[in-house]
Amino acid sequence: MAKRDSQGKALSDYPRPSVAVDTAVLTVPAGGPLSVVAVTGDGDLRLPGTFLHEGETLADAVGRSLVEKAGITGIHPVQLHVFDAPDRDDRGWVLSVAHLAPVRMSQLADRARTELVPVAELPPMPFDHAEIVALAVAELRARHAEHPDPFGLLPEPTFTIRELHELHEAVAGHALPRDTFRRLMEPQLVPTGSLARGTVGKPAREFIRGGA
Amino acid sequence: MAKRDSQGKALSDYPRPSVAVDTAVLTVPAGGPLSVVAVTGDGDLRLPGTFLHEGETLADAVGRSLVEKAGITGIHPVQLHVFDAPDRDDRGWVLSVAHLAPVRMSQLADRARTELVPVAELPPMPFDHAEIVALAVAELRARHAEHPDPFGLLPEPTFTIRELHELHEAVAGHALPRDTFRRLMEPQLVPTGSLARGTVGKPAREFIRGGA
DNA sequence: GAGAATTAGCGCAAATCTGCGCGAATCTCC
DNA sequence: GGAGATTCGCGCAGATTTGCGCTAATTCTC
Repeated sequence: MAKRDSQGKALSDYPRPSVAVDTAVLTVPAGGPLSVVAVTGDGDLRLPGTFLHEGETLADAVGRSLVEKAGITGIHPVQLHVFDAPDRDDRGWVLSVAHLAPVRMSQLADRARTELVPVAELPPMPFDHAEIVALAVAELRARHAEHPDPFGLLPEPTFTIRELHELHEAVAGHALPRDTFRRLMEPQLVPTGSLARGTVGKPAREFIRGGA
Repeated sequence: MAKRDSQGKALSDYPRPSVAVDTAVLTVPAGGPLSVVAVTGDGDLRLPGTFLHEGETLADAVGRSLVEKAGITGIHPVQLHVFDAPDRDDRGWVLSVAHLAPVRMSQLADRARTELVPVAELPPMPFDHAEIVALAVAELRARHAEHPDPFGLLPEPTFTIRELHELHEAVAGHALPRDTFRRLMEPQLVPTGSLARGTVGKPAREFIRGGA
């Protein structure tokens, strides 16, 4: 039995918006550019989304929408912004909570249902989806600015500085000075004691994340 | 007439949460510490808040709640985060969109209804209000890190580097090296051509915000 | 096996940033 | 008017960061 206010009304007696989630799923293909996962909607490419169900957190709804619409599992969404223009959706009063969900390529199990679009080459998208992508890219870049692989996007738990550097360059969308990068990141890494094998050139040390 | 889906249902036929706004109103009293505006609730100090009304944006709701509960006008809220735990409010299913609203002291017209609490001395607060304050403080500090007076908190449109420095130190909650600060901020300021008068010591140049 | 190509690690010099302290410019008091 | 206190602006030297290029260590090719 829901509590009632001074006028005998429960919360559900008042007008309330529907709450949707829309997610910019960002990934870095091996050797490729930072890309966003798009799904096909009404003849266009758009971000996966859904409505929040009773008893769910927003992250639960994001997870459900990604499993259902894109076959993506194991995500850890980050809230970006609430889009709240009262007239943004012609079906009625809808708020959309925009999210970022960074994923490894290996988490994209069902590639037939999704399209990988480089964020630098975004096609027209409905609603405020282009803006959501921009917010997501900015957030991903901000988090990569100071810390090594903050979302665990590298394919393996151990990696070389070069591999880390390449990931961060793909995220940034431009070259990063290698020495400055190494000096910033290395103190935040733990050497495994092993060297990379089978690569051309001097074998590089391997690391995992962690450290001072 | 609201649009209907494949099952003949309108959006309002589905369960929907109530959406609330809670606001950390932050200000810097002259010569004082960074402080948050609290209002009296059920025998405690809490942040001002309200429910989103139909046809409103979240910022509209923030503005309404601050006028009604704290007599504060002219605010420009910044969204921080959506608190979405399904059981966070015993009245029913409520999402709360937390906001930051920086204000000048002069905007606090009705001081009888509000309490100014230094953010470093926060009392126990209900719900997630302490966390909202922490998020707001972090956001305010992040925005002050690189740009001069980003929210226009200084009492006057023209100011000296010293005045700006003092504001930024109050926001940061600790001393900031004066030369590094001046070298970072000054290129972002436009000199008015005037010097401060009536102060002890060499008269300082006055500036407004703007510039490369 | 030898040589070429490629890459990693890092010391060093150049570039940039930071803090200090000095002279300049005011206000206050005697 | 002068002395003392205070503050501002900034040049300079010390501290820190950055980029270069060298040697070391591998793979690839003939």
